[in-house]
Amino acid sequence: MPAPTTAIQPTRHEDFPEWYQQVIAAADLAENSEVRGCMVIKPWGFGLWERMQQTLDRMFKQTGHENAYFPLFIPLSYLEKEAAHVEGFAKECAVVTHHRLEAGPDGKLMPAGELTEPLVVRPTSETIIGAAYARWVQSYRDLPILINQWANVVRWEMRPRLFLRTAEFLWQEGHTAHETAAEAREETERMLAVYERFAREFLALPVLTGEKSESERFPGADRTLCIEAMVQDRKAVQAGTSHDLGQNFAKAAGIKFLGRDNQEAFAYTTSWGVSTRLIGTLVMAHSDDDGLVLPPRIAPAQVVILPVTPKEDTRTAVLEACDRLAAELESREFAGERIRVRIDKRDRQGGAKTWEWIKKGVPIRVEIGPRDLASGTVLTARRDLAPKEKTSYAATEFAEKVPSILAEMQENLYQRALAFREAHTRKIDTREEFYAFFTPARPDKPEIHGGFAWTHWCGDPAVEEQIKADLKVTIRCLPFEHDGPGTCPFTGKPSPQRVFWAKSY
RNA sequence: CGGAGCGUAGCACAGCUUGGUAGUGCGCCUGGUUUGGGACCAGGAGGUCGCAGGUUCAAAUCCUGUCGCUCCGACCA
Repeated sequence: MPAPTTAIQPTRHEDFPEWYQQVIAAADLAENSEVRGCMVIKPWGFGLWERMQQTLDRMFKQTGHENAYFPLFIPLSYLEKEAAHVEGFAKECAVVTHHRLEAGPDGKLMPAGELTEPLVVRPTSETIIGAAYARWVQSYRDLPILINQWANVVRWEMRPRLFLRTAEFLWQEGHTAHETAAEAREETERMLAVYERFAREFLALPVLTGEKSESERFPGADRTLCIEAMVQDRKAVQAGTSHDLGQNFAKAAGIKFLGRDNQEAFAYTTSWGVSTRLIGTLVMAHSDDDGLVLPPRIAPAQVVILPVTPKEDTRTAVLEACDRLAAELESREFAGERIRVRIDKRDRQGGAKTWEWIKKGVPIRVEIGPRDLASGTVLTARRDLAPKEKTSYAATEFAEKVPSILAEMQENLYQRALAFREAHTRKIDTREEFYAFFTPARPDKPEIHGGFAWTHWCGDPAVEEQIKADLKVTIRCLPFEHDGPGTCPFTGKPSPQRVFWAKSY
């Protein structure tokens, strides 16, 4: 079989959705399971999630939050308490109705022992956490409550996609309760800023920050803030959300307290979350036609050392040199953390191992063989350069340089993603240009097209609805930063600000 | 829930039109030769052809039903 020109086929340009799935398979991140919509997250994929968890968890603690854990099952009646919330989630709930299995007449197991009240597998935990907070809060002195939980949730999605939309997914959900509306608002904005910083500094992802329009708002929220990323097919991914729930859930759950004025009042609550969808976003944003590309700060391993052991008599010496280099690197820091190193000692063909690590997206590869032992050098390669492009360093010099190489790669990835987004973001002021921007040249097999349109909008939901029906384009957010009022090109009415429109996942 | 396609070895697929011993490539195992640009040679293991019924001397192949998956829609903080 002739060696393919790229490790991943098809390429991004040939078939983006298929490329995405191939990258996940080639990088060994995850696979579909026997249960539709559910995925098995493999060690390399889970390693990414662990890195995200560790980092975000630290940031949550720094902003005053603690972790706790609430039940997987929610009494059906809880979900009914908030009207908009039911409507938003009712169509995608897994429901538990029985608690036992019995052998039927044909010997097959049948559900038995019907529950008096069906239980919903949490699609999100506002209601059950709200019920707990209602028990915990009596006085303004009990506030604020600042809690986060790391959990799995289930939403029975019609069309799942690995990481981006799965029936079960892992996430964190922060739930806070406050004395005043202003505090809740501040909390919502503070956590969105945490997400923005995490995306930028760790995932090398530039994200838009802003507010959702009413039609895209979280069911039951007064205000939904979001970060939105652009990925390489120019679509938008909602990468994180932060909701100001006002008093809606407090009233539904009965979170009330006696205030400083000796009056009973309802608390103001917020919720905010990011999920394993971030992994899908990361893949779609940075990877190339040779597989995954990982920003160093989130990579489970930042350097992989590949021993080259062609001859038995030098094998031990080579492996020892690899151990020494690993120890040397691990004693150094990049971005405030010890450098993460792996040595791949598996009994496999060298070229095959190299390509495996390219596909897994490890930032730096190092080969050490007998020739290096003789000359005191190492042969290195970077994931952001061509696979064959290799640089030889003196071993000691290399170890010193690794932190700056990683820093440079991290920055390059961010700048590349930012340049990509800017190249595909357009200020549009006419309906014609807007429609042309989002219409592919080949409707039968649409090429990668469009991007973010920065366009005025009068605020009428009917306009959103029409555009969604015509083009499958929605408002991604009303950005915090904008250039002031103007005219809506769809209605001719005044518009308070430009908003971002895009096709989305 | 509608439209299209697909279910054959761990993976990717051929074989089906015209019924007749279950195939190919990759991967896996063993031995040898190799190894800094995805190795090569030889031998080997691995299958209730999604499931159920029907036609037939004989079904992966034809017929009926059924289940599942993928893609496109509908749906989706």
